[in-house]
Amino acid sequence: MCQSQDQPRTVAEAVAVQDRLRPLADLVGPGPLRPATVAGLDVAYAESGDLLAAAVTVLDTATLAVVDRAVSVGRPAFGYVPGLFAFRELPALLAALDLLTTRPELLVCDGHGLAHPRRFGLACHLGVVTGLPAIGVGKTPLVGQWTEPARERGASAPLVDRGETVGRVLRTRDGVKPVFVSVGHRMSLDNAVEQVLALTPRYRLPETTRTADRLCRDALAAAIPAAGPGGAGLGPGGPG
DNA sequence: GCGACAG
DNA sequence: ATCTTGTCGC
Repeated sequence: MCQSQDQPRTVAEAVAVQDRLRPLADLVGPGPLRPATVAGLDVAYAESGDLLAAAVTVLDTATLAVVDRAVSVGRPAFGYVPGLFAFRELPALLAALDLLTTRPELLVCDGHGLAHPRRFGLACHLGVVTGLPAIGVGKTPLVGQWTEPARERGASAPLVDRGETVGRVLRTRDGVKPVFVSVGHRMSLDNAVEQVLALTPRYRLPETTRTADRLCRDALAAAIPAAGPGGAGLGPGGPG
């Protein structure tokens, strides 16, 4: 109910929020965490750009089966500005998290955590706001330099930005483009990498991200008034 | 000053 | 993010 307090309307306000929350992020955690359940979060956008669907899926880490899920449809809460990405998706993601009937032990975010220009990416933000351990898994870099990891799954290289190690470039599949793992909240980088490998037994991206991606895409399609070729989009029993 | 820039 | 044809591989 007080979350609007942290929903800035300008770039300057957004940066101020990040500067205020950044000290609250725990970039180490108490020790190795082996979560029983892990949540994946993702958002899909309508091409019109004024509608989005956020999804959260909770997986059992032992079986990778989905044990809980929730979606929230809404509008982007902020323009797309690299570095301020969280303000765009956070409200919808938090709304979806509130709809879960279980409490996941770790959040796996589609984007970066520490590997951010001000060291406070989406994963840090979500972690601090929810109080849950969180990590970021990005498909492309936002900041930093690295050397190409070996070809084999499990190979990695430090992601370094302005002299600081802010994440790890991790190969999750043999010979496939690596992902960018960074700490969000209450978990170490080594622990985060370990979790990502446990979530990628078959594909490049974590199963959490994949299931959440499918869910938000489906939710978005269901939320858009159908207007496809061959029909007026009124569904069964339409104009007839 | 110029380019780069998570989703 | 979203829009896209074809192509390679299991």
